[in-house]
Amino acid sequence: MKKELTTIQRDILGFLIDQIKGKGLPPTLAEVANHFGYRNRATVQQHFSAIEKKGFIKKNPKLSRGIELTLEDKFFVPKPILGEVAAGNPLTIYPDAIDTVELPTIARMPKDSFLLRVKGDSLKDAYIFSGDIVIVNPNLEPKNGQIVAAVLDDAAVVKRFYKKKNEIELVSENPEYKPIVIDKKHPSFKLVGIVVGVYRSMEKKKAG
Amino acid sequence: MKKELTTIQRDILGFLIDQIKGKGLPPTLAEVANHFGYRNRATVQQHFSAIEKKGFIKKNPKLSRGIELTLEDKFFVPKPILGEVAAGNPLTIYPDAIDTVELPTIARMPKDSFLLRVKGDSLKDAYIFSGDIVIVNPNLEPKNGQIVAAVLDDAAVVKRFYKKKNEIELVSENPEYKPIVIDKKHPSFKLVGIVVGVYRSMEKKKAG
DNA sequence: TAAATTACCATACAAATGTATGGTATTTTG
DNA sequence: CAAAATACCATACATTTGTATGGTAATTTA
Repeated sequence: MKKELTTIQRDILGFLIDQIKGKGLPPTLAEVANHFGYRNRATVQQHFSAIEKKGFIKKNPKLSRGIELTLEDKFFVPKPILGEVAAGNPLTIYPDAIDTVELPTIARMPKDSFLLRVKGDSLKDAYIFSGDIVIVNPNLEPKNGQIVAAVLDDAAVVKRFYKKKNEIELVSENPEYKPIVIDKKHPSFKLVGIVVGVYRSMEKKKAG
Repeated sequence: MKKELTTIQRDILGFLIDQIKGKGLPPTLAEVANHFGYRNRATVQQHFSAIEKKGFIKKNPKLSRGIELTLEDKFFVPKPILGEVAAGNPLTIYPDAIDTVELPTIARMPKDSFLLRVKGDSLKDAYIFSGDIVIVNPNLEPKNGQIVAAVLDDAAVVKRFYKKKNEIELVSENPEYKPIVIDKKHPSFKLVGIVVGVYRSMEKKKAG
């Protein structure tokens, strides 16, 4: 039922999507006109009308920036979960996101920070369970006893942090897993950040 | 050095977040004013200025709907905690907020939902522990087996919900606590809402 | 070939929007 | 206590914004 867009209409729709995804705000007619070098807004207005007629967008009359996408993936900028972590058996961090949480567009996090989904029960004595999302803040210095996320040999772990003389000890809550001791000069060890919070949605979505 | 928001400022920030989450669009001054019953936009304008001064938002001058959340940096939104709940020994709900928690923006807080701090271990088999914050959505109909918050004789409980013929059963996860059975006509029973999420801050703050 | 669509232009206008300024009353803070 | 902050009000104003209308030219479609 959807008619095809012309080249220009597709370009404009593309700009629309970029703006919504990037800025989180749909552009005004003037902003679009300015971007494409149009001398007036009416041109954009007519393009939007044409695009709407073809079913790709919806105009909310009289509403500033009231252009909605009729496409599927619009309003949520899905936030990538970078990997899954466990304390006992470190899991590989995947180069790309393995999943996403439904993160509203506003919840843009610092570029370095990220979310990890916990797998396994090795943190259960810290009341963190399989399926929980841990929030990692990379901008904090860890103190002894805090739960940190770290990358060790291309794998991620979440454990309690203890700084000693010449080594760092990462301890699981669960006594079944033995502490990991890292020499401070260990090349492939990198402290990622501190786990500042745990979030768990009760919405039905299998915990992995 | 973080300055705290006033109650009204927090409400306005909350509305802002709700709008962005829900509509995908920040509101205009007029829309905020209308929502809160203000007769003019200047009031909202001044509130936004105050909130900006405290670092929670950024105003993009002259830009319509140009209010950005600075929560990338803050990461957390202060939310009032309305009371404390336990499954075993119900605690009183306080008329006003007893505390606030800095809730991560990933934690989806539906409109009108509120927070309760859990006390006691009666929910530990549902992986909810003393000190955890539960997010309660009052706008959903409970289904059997879901964890709900309810008020019974001026006290609040958080338990699993089971609807039966002429009665409602509220069951603790912890078998030490016996189920509460309420006749449907029980006058002082009121279902408050469904627990849609759990959040726990790892920041040093005693868990109760 | 005639008609429709596309792709711009220009101008006009009411309403919406952000902003500025000044005022009053209450509450909080030093 | 005095000063500052808070929480509104009202009015005014320049822009911005969406919309409407009419026009020109090229291209596509029937």
